[in-house]
Amino acid sequence: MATKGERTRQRIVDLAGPIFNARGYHTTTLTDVMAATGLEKGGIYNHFGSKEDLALAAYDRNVELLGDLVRAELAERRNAIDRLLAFIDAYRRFAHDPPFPGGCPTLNTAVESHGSDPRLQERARDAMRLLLDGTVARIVRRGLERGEVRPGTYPDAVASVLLSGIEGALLLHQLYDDVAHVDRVADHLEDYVHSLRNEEAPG
Amino acid sequence: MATKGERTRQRIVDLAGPIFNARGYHTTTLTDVMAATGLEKGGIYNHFGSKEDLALAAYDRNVELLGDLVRAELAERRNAIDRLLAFIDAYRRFAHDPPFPGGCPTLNTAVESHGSDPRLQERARDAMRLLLDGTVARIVRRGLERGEVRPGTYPDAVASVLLSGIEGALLLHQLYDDVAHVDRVADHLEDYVHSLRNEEAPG
Amino acid sequence: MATKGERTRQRIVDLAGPIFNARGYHTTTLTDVMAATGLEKGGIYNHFGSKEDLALAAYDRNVELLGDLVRAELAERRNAIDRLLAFIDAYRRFAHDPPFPGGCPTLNTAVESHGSDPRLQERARDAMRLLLDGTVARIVRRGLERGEVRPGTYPDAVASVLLSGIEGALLLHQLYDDVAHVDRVADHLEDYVHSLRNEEAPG
Amino acid sequence: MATKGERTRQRIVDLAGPIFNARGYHTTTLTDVMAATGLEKGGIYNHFGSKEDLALAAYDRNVELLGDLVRAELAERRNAIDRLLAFIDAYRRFAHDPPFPGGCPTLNTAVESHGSDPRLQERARDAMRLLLDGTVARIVRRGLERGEVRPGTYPDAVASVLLSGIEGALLLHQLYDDVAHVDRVADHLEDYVHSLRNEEAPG
DNA sequence: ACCGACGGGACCGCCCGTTGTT
DNA sequence: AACAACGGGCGGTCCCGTCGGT
Repeated sequence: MATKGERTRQRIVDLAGPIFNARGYHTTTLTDVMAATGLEKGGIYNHFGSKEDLALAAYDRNVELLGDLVRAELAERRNAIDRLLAFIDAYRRFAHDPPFPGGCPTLNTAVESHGSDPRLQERARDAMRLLLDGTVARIVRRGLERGEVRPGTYPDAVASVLLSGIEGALLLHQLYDDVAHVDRVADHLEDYVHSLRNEEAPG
Repeated sequence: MATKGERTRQRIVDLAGPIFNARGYHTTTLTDVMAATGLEKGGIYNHFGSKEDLALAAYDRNVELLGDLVRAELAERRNAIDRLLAFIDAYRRFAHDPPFPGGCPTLNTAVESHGSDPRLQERARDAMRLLLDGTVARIVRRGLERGEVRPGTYPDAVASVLLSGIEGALLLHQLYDDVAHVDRVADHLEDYVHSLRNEEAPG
Repeated sequence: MATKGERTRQRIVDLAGPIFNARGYHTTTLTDVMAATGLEKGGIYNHFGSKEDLALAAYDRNVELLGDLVRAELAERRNAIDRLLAFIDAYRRFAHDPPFPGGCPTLNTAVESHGSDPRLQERARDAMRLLLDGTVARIVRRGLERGEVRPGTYPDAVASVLLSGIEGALLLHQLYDDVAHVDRVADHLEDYVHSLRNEEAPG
Repeated sequence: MATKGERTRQRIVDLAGPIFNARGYHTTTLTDVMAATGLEKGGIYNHFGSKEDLALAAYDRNVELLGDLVRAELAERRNAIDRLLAFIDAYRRFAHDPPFPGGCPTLNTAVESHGSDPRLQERARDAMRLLLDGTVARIVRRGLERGEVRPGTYPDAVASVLLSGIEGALLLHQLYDDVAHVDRVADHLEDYVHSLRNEEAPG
């Protein structure tokens, strides 16, 4: 079982995650985190060496929660096309029933840390790379190998299209507090994914 | 001829615009603007009542510059499909040869001001609304009227799809400093737009 | 006739006087005076070398206006007792129908400039000295000479009592926006002055 | 025993009180308080949320010190006339041997905060009201009930007269650095108070 | 004589981080 | 492990005053 310190650390991360995501790194102050956790500054700095460290942990936690959604949808789908559709659906669900406020943490972190905070920027790059290459392109590649995806399809292109559409839609959702954008884009991307199916697939 | 104050104000905006866009609102300090303009604080505050006012003016200027690109592409294209393709191409060019550093100002402003700066947020909403409804959806609506666009096409859906894809692609471009994402997404969106052409068109 | 510059200067003083008196020296900003006069900073500094100079002129003007009230009351009163009563009545009227807002300028200036602005402090001292010694004590002295005032009366004591009472009453008036304090104190001081009459006076 | 923070806070107040009273609210800067206390800004803002909060605490402390003088004089005097004389004497002593420099804090605060700082103004009103109504008028009222004070005496009038005289005298004392004004006015007010004695008093 | 623009400085407020203490 | 107190610095704002132009 986790020691008391580890549990406290986890509690801080869980409470700080939504705050950082909703208000942004610069806008969020340690006082906010102190108020949310009920801890004093010393109690927080006992677990994190700096505000940035805390923000990194909070970001990681948010990415993990979002990843849980994706993994849950992908589970038990074996066909590449089905997995891509499930991927899209995961974000549709994320928009409709978000596990934390503030929209997509990677979108937020990528934009706000751009040109000012290398470590957060790197974290956002890693998370996005996992989705682009480690998830979508990987699914397409395996789909090509298995003949589920139409030959000639470019895995990287599919990844760029899906994630650009999704992130852009989440931006509009965040900007207007209107899920319609996400639904329209998800519909479109589903059509796009259907068009990737290999019709010559073996029985 | 413009008065000296107006020229100075314009110079401040021109110099502050790239800074705010590249480093973000919170990260950018008045000292940065002072260094870039060579003015003292008093000289800047003579033209802007607050840092926020300056940021608003800088954002507006950036949006105007980006809008110039779009308008230049749209000019003299009358057919709806052509206009939508030109719209996409404007952003492709924006990514390849940006008039200022830091990526899409509306993306940046929308994200960073979210939940912290209502006025900047509103500006971003307005700018995006102009693109969504005032540009893309409007083109589609007129294309439907003229029979250039396939009946049954939803103007708002096209707007959501195009702008989500574009903004998402600009995000990836910004995150990895790799234009490939923009090109792939632009290619995809062009296919999508082609698919909207009314094949039953007269003549 | 006064030159244009002199008229402008007078206009500035007339408009600045009430502002300085009502809001205080430190609280009043040149921007306030600019707004009230419609002039720009250059137009003001053309007539005054500094904010302090302007405040001095404004204070002098206010003192002059208050002095007009006193002189008007004293005029044509020859008997010392009558003149002292008139003096008290002048302040009663000042409280009931003030020529400018903010209460007694000497009270305000004396307090606010204490320990921070020697020139304003000196001006307040001069103005008060004129009232103490140049007016009240002087009246008493002449009244003693003429046998109108009871022998043994100390002119300086009368001056201290009258002006302390008056200024203190004006303070309470200003603090609670209630003239009752002034009326009560004026009544009391009138009794006091009556008690100074030389009952053994000739014919 | 008081915690360290409370002792530091008290030390700040004790050191800031004389500064604020002697130089005024606007003229006193946090740097002054830093220099006097040896603390950095962070150390001060740990105990006070703003300069105004600190000034309020400092004012309260000064009022308390002055109140101690008054209470010490009033103690063990039961007769109303004696208590009023003691009240006057307290201020005479305050002028001769002030517990802090700068004169009467309520006078200073009332004047300087007038029209610019509502909270300080309110504090001054409260403090003065305690003296007017809670002390002087109250003593008179009880004196009337006990037959110590001449029937027909107006408690509020006595309060206005005493406090106006005292505050006005303190003003002159402050303006000329001359206690004579206070002594003369105190003498006069003592005569006045004596005249309020009920000569028909029983036994 | 007045305007407009700019310099230059100072002040408050805030916020991150550290240290001693319990 | 957590608290409480404090350091130290910076950023935005504001304001007075000057100077060139008109």
